[in-house]
Amino acid sequence: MTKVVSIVGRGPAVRGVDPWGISTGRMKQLLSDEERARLAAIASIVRFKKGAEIYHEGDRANAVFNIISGVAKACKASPDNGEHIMAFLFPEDLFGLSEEGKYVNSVKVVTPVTAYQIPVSALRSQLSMDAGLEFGVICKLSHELRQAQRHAFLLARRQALAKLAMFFEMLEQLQVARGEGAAEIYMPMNRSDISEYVGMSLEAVSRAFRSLIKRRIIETRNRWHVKIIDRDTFAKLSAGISLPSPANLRAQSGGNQFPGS
Amino acid sequence: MTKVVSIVGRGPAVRGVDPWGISTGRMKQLLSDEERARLAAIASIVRFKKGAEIYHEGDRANAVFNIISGVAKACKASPDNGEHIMAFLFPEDLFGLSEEGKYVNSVKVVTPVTAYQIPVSALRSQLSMDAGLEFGVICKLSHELRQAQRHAFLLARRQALAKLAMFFEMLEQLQVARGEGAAEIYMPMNRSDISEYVGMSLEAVSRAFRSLIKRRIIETRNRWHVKIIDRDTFAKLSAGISLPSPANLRAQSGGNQFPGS
DNA sequence: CGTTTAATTGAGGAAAGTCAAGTGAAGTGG
DNA sequence: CCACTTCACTTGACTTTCCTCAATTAAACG
Repeated sequence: MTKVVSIVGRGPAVRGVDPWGISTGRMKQLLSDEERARLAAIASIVRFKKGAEIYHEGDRANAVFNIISGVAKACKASPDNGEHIMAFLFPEDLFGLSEEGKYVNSVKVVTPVTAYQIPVSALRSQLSMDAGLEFGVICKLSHELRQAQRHAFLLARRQALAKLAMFFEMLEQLQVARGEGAAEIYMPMNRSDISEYVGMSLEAVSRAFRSLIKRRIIETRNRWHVKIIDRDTFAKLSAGISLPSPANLRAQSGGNQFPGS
Repeated sequence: MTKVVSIVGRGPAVRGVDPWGISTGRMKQLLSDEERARLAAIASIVRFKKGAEIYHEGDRANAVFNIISGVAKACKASPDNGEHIMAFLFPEDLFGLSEEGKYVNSVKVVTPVTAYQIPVSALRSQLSMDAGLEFGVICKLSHELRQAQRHAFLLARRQALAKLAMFFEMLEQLQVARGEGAAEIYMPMNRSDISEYVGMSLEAVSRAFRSLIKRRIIETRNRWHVKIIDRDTFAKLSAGISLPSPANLRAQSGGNQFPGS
């Protein structure tokens, strides 16, 4: 696969969909080769190792970043539950938006990250000269807005299983959109990160995982890889239909639901 | 006050902040008079009465809207809890983004709405010709993205009182940003709408309201107007510090907390 | 191979959800 | 203008779910 190489070679890449287009469902590269080259000229490549903090909430926002490889998380300190994760950031994602010149959240590394760092001043002048670039940013922002709304929708769910199912669904969609195939869902983040993203306790996440496994809805190859093996039930779950209580679980594969009868 | 009149007269208005600017905290008009006039030329004015549905999730997205007056809500059907409200839409807000040519949510009227209706095709050609307009859209989208993230943050809260406090805070900030003053918070939506926005049951919202009133943190002039009378405690709440249990409530104003001693 | 970190499991309690009834306010028609 | 209907909100009793705390097991790392 030469995918990553080609991304690195050509300059910043931003994937998304035209919010007004009638198009394909598949996300596509929003910047032309020329635009990417121009951005590359004003960008530098930076590397962050696992656990590093790329920037902190409230820092002066001097640059925006475009991930080449690796995964990061955008988070905000929460008095309630330690830390709230607003989004996971994958290759070709953009981050570093600010409010009044200050970053609105912290970004921390989940998996070693390589990224383009683009100074805002240079980006701004580039933007004002290139309508296509501006349009690319519009598409990307719409996409992130919808993503944030989906996240809010997830958080409004009351059932742990439904939350987790929807979380998998989101990861899977992003993965497919990145063109990485959907046979298995890759989860670079740990249970704690997941719990902070879905708004439950770490223990509740663990129990929900186990419950899904016991019900044979998902399978885990290892900590970082899940596979959905019962699409139907999974779909019901993420659509909000609550499953029968765990009491019936032993009678699982077609067995008598009333063992006493 | 000639505010509303001036908005109506000049064409579509979009308020927000430059996501990279160092600016003032106050939102400002993002479009020039000229841009507004050009948009007005391609827009028509539409009116919707209370309870109407402006468009439905999944409809072909032929137009975007810009509210002149009134309040609407963007919502999505949720199997879990009837309906999920993603955002309340106020004057100068923009709505009608789509995915693959279809609206991603429904928009319903809360308070009679007057709005500009702008055909997407015309908007697109306008956008490609006007970098300033594109930049305005970028600013607005960033603003909405942050708003959606705040909403997600709210939904991740576990305590009903904290959720409600944060809800008031968001309403208040928007109100101030619109230049309407903050003496009292105006809530055009009913308790049910609030419950669907903050992700709790209607009853829980009602109880939280009562609790805040009993604790003398807020006062309600009527159904639609709240006033925060204990800013300190309110701030603690929305910062996530949980309040003493209601048992101590009678001993409220400096009384002995241990009546038995 | 031991140490550290991450994940799981259990028991008990608190918070919010649900169901059902009651109160109050707004709007309608006589 | 007032009785009446309706809708919105409130309150209570009970149940469910998840959170908290604490202990245990499993996996990564040097």
